[in-house]
Parts: sequence; C-alpha cells; structure tokens
Amino acid sequence: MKIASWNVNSLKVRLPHLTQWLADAQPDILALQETKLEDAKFPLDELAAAGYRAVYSGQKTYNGVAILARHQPIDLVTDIPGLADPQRRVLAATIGAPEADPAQALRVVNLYVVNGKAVGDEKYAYKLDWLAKVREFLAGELARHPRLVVMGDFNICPDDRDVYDPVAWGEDILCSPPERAGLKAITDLGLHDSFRLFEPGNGHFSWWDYRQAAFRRNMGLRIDLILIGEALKSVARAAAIDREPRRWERPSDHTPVTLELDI
DNA sequence: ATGGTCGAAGATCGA
Repeated sequence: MKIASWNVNSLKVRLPHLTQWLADAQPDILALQETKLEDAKFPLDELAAAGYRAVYSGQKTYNGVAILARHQPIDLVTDIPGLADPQRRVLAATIGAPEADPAQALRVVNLYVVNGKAVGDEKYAYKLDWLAKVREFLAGELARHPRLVVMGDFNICPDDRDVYDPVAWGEDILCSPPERAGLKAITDLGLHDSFRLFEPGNGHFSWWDYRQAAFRRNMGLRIDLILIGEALKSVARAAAIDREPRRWERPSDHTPVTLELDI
C-alpha cells in the first residue's frame, strides 16, 4: 500500500497535475491540503473517473483539506474538541476494504497546519494554540486507532537537516523552537516521522518558494510529513519525496511525499 | 537589501 500527502495550492488549478500524478504514482490513499474550494465545487466526478473516492472539508479561497482513497473513507472528523475554528484544516477518516477485518483499516488524519506568518504575529499565537489542541485530539485518536497515520503540510521543519540554509533561516517562522516543540509534543505521543526511518541525510525538501528560482537552486524546506504510529513502524517499507510534479508547468509550490507500507 | 511569485480575488491578502 502506498500513502501520500500533497499540498496542491488550489485543487481547481492543479486538477490536471493531480490526475496525472494519480495515474503515475498510483497511491492508495492521498491527503490533499490547500484545496481552496467550497465543498459544492469539489471535483468528485473527475476523481471517480480516476478511480478514487474522496472526502473533503473545504472553504472558499483559503485552506481546505481532502482525502482520496481507493475505498470509501468513513467515520469523518472535521472539527476537534476545544477548537472552534472556521478554518478548514483538519480531516480524519478511516479507510479499509469493506470486506476486510476492521482491525486492518487505517485511520488517517490529514492536517493543514497553520503557517503562522512570523514569530510574534497573532497568527503565530494561533498556530501554537492550534498545535496544542490538535495534539490532544491526536492522543485520543491514537488510543482508539493504533494503526494511525497523521500526514499533511505541517508548516514546521522538524530539524536543521530539513532546511536548505539553517544558519540563514535561523529561528524564523517554520523553524522557531516553540513550533518545533509543538511538533515534538505530537511525535512524542508515539508517532514517527516516516521519512527519517529511511533517510537520515539533509537536503531533502518538499516545498520550494516560487520566488528566486528556489526550486532550481534547491532552496527548500521539508515541511510535509507522514507520521505513523508504532503499530505501523514495522510494516513501513519505503519513504520518498517525488519531486517530479514540482518540475511541471505551473506547479504547486509543494511536491508529494509518499510512504509504502507492507499491508 | 524586506525584494521576488503564485492563487484567489478583482484591492490586496495569505503563503
């Protein structure tokens, strides 16, 4: 089984890239962020033609998350306790073959973590509070669903290996110690950064700014993560970042990250 | 050096 996460930065604009990548990569489950699409405008028919069911929690212009899968996702959560938030950033679902043992299903939480704009900004305070509330939600999810995947655009570089120039970037937004502590509090629940189970080195990024020819110069960050619970660690086979769609014409600024599981 | 480039808007804001 292959699972993946991709911030598409407008599903409307990126739909051709999405369908191309689905055909190329053949993921079983894909979490999307920044769909920027009202639910009524979600392209269900186009995705069904590509062989995927989809669930979504969208809004106009900003944010928006979706989960695509070969089997219908069920038991959705779009709003979490203690976080009355109109911004559509959270979508949890259970995915498994209908005929299979329910214990074999995967629980997927798709997150579009708050960007935060700048350290000290009011959006930064919202980010830290949001992370703390989401951590509490994930603790409950993990208790109920050992086969838990938490993936999405985390808008946080886990450590300096995930930054093209950690000295220049310093402790700015996406790398500040409080954000990293917020992410660590989540991984300390027992969730592993799956990419790091396979690749310890630096220079592997999932996002490159549109400006300054950042992609060509590999001036990027690794902020798109697939976290897995302990129960899935032993079946993780390979993790990768697929840079190919970032090379296509009019790309998202993010590229898909993937994880293959022996299940 | 606070620039630059996208997307959704239809002026700027968010990233």
